[in-house]
Amino acid sequence: MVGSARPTKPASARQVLNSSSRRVTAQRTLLLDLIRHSDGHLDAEGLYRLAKEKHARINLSTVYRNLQLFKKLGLIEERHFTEEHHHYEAKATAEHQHLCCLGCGKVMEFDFHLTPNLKGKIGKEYDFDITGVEVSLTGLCSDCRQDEKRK
Amino acid sequence: MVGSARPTKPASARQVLNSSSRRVTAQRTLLLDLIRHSDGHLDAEGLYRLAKEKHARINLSTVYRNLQLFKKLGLIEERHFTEEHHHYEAKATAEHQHLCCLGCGKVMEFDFHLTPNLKGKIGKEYDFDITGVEVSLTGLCSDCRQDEKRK
DNA sequence: ATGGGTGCAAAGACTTTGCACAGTT
DNA sequence: AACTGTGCAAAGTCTTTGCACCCAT
Repeated sequence: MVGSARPTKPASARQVLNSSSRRVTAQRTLLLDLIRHSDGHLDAEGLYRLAKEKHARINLSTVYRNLQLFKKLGLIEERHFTEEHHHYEAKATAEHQHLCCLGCGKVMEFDFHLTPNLKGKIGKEYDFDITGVEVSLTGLCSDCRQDEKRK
Repeated sequence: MVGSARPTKPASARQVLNSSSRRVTAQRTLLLDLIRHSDGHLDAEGLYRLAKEKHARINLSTVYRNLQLFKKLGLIEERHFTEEHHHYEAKATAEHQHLCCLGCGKVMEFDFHLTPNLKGKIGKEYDFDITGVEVSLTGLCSDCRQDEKRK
């Protein structure tokens, strides 16, 4: 697992669901599709709103239930910013690194090659099978720094 | 309420509170003290329970209100693991790096010198004043891997 | 004494759960 | 036909807020 460079094309939702003897419902394929085509910063409510456009009768609890299921099946990942609620994104090919402004709450992704051996080294040292890497930097963006001064 | 004599060195807390013209109350010094002497993985409820041992009439909302205040004043940091609620720890001199097992939920700290220039580089590139660095690795510890196999 | 802080209770936001029916296998 | 998944509503958990009294300044 540590050695595999990058996962091949993500398994189809149908495959994963089938292989765990889950039923393939319209709601599940829709939700997975939305998550995969999103920018990765979607929360439960946002996903629900999008889903309703395509499937008016879908229920929020269905969204939550399936988010949990997808997470358990490894189809998506849950992200925790400095905010209130969780965000979800399709399991990605690379780890994600976020930069979050404490002033205005905007979240950006940045890229920094810090983990060539982080995973391997730490995994080995602590005997962990590391599946997720989350790097969050928090601070103030330039706009918000201006605002601070103005006060 | 809580003694007027405080042998510890909350001087800086007192200073920070004073310098932002906040009042130094028994609740605040107690809470800050508890956070500082905790292992850093304390949540609001846990802090409340501890606080009640020393100050029976303290209220949960006071805990939440002050947690927010301390965060705003930069006295503590909020951490987000893969769990439900937030954890708090006294602002440290170095950034923290957590390793969290998705199986049993245990959280360990590890040390890896990855950020000598991460802060500087990213901060410069995005014009951010970076105040917090959070690195979370998630995965399965060896115990939980055993359990997985057994299923 | 004055105005911010606290306790209390109630509301709010986000998430989970019980149940009967619908839809997949 | 069997049984999982869904919609709905109600409950649960974590957190915030309004208000009257208290207390640090």
